[in-house]
Amino acid sequence: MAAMTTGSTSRADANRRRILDVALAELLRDPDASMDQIARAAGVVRRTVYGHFPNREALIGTLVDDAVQALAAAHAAGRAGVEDPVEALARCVLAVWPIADRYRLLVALAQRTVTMQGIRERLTPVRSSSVELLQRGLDQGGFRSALPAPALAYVVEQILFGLMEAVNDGLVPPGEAARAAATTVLTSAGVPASRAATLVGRIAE
Amino acid sequence: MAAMTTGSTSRADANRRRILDVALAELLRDPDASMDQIARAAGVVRRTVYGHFPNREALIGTLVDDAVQALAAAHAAGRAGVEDPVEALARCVLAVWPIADRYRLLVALAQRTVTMQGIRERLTPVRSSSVELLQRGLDQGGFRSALPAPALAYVVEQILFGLMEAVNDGLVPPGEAARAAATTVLTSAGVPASRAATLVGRIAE
DNA sequence: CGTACATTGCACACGGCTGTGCAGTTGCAC
DNA sequence: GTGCAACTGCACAGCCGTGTGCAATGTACG
Repeated sequence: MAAMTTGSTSRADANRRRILDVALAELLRDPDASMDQIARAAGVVRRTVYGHFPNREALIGTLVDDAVQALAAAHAAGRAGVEDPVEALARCVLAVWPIADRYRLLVALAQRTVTMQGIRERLTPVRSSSVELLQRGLDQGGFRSALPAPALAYVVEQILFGLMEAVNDGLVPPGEAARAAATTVLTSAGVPASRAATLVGRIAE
Repeated sequence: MAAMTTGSTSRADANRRRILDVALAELLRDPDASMDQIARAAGVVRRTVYGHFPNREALIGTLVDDAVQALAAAHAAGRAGVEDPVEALARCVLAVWPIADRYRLLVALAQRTVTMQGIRERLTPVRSSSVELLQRGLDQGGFRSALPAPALAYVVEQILFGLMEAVNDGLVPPGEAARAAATTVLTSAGVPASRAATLVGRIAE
């Protein structure tokens, strides 16, 4: 064991990657999954995991950093160069959807692990960006809601979680999920259902 | 200790009630709260809790049964004698909102505790009632959505969670929360925002 | 006051998870 | 094939949570 730090051996890299992938899936199922569960699911012994990550927190930390980065990138890409808040929100949802599992992991972990309250603050840039988008839409009349923009942002977030669960349970075909999510989010923000459907249909080529 | 089962002593009853109330709040904060956390929060020693409930599962089971009963009652009361699906959904949300914390507890526990998968099945009557309501609304045109009724039910559920969190974080005044929740739910089900607002305003006295 | 019961404050055994150490084995690479 | 790094298997200590037993203390009620 000892020195696994050289970082050019193919086997070690592949294992590390696989451990991270499996850990994401496993922690998604159960945010309190033990190191042993993760290790076995990755086809590896617990001791090996400790060869790649000094402790549980480090493993989760890596996962969190990757997720935050991927999420922020997708969200920013969705907004890029779009001035209309309605279309921007639709594009954001479509862009974020493919990596939504990572978002879900972040929130699940942020609720459980006390040490990880840093997640929320690392996530605030993305969230305040959403709030700003919603606020602009409310101001210029594209959106309509009984809620202030920050509360509406919570609702939008939860809608995505609800749809992830629906897809998980086979209630929505995975292929349609992204478009349905975008349409539903727009609708809940007060965009007329027909307009939301045509707009999303147009964007998603 | 031994016989605390006679059940007519005022002190014992008061303690039992307090333990249940505190346990609800504590498990809401952390679904994995230990017996010691619950006991101390109730101003009691751990050993005393085991005098009222044989084990952790029994305590949670009592909480679950009460919550299911309260929730089903509120939901049924909201639908009672209302034939229009849109108005019925609005009334359901308004009726369920005051006891929403119990609903939240159920779902939080159902996700964590493996032994408690019975929660989901004990909850299905309420859920299928919601689905039926949404389906009728979609059929007769009161609702409009990109989603099938079962998936829309998930979304409605999650919207309520999102708003509970928003209230918790001070983003929505508690007094307005119920009306805002009902309005938002109707909106996300495709009811035009203006119609949703006036309908909810009319129902809430 | 005295009785009956609730509550407390220890004690313990048991099990699970974490993080670490060390000897042995496997597999990739040169 | 030889060697080095990664992987394995086991053993260990420590911590935390559960559930139980028992003696002592508190408290209501006749």
